[in-house]
Amino acid sequence: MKKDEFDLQEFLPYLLNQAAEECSLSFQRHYKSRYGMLRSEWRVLFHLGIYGRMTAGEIGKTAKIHKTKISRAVQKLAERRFLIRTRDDADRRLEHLELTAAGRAAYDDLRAVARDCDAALVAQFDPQDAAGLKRMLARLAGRGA
Amino acid sequence: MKKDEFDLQEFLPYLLNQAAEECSLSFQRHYKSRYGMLRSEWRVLFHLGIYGRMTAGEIGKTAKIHKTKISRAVQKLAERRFLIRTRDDADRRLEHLELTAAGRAAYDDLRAVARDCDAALVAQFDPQDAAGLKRMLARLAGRGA
DNA sequence: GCGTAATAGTTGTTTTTGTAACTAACAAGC
DNA sequence: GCTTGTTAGTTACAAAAACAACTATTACGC
Repeated sequence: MKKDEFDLQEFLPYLLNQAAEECSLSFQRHYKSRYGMLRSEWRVLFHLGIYGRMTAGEIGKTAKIHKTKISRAVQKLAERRFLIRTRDDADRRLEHLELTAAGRAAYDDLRAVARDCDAALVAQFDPQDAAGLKRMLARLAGRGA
Repeated sequence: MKKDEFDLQEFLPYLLNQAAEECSLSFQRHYKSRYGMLRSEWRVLFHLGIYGRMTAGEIGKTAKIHKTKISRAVQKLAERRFLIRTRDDADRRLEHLELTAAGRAAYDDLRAVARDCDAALVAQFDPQDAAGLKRMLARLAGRGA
């Protein structure tokens, strides 16, 4: 295998994908095995856990998840009684979503796992480097300068 | 929207995914619109372009792509006459893959695009920071210390 | 008010992916 | 050489994602 011309390992989109995939694994194992959740499901759960009552649209905009994914994630979470949906009286198109006690328990549980995963990943670097990494990633993700 | 308890924006797997998705877009537009390719397809193309003759297994191991994805990517690339497959005489399970002239032309084209995309992304940071970012990503991806 | 456009969310259909089972070829033990 | 195990790659089926079309409701122009 000769090596030539272009270094894939230096191509940022590729690097990001490889790193993202690898780093997702540890957390994925937990939300998958404990709750049978999908990525979009834990994300919705976390948004409601963190921000409280939100509509599907708000979650979609914040998390950049497509509305069909949200719709199906909400459906599943509602079936499992992790959240309740209530129509807005003023604008009856809107549906407010809120975690139930069971939903909050799942969130609390997974939040702790997420903290551990993050800590384990970050521990590979100097605190300063890790902070820089996150800052740069946030910027690449399109948030903040 | 109150903010509380856990900062999703600081959760590395989440950040990585958001950044990866965002950064993939610019390149994706090109390989999708010009060649109708999928992610696994351009990756196989690039591996053959960079390393020359390889087997499906070698590509899979290097790029961490599952063998079924590779199998399908190779099939599509072969249909479009971007690569040719030849059986190994010594071990007839193995199939050597190699780009055709058309395949190399596509690779050359996309390689230039990739360079531009990478340059545009990297330009947001100090060269030193960018180098540090790539080093850390490579490590998170599981390559190198 | 009425017709048109926009928004929130859902549903249906098609692609793409993931998992597991499969074929074919080689390798090793005996 | 014949079973058993392993490896390369494909195929079949199930799960998930992407995309487009849809319903219901609100907003706007006039």
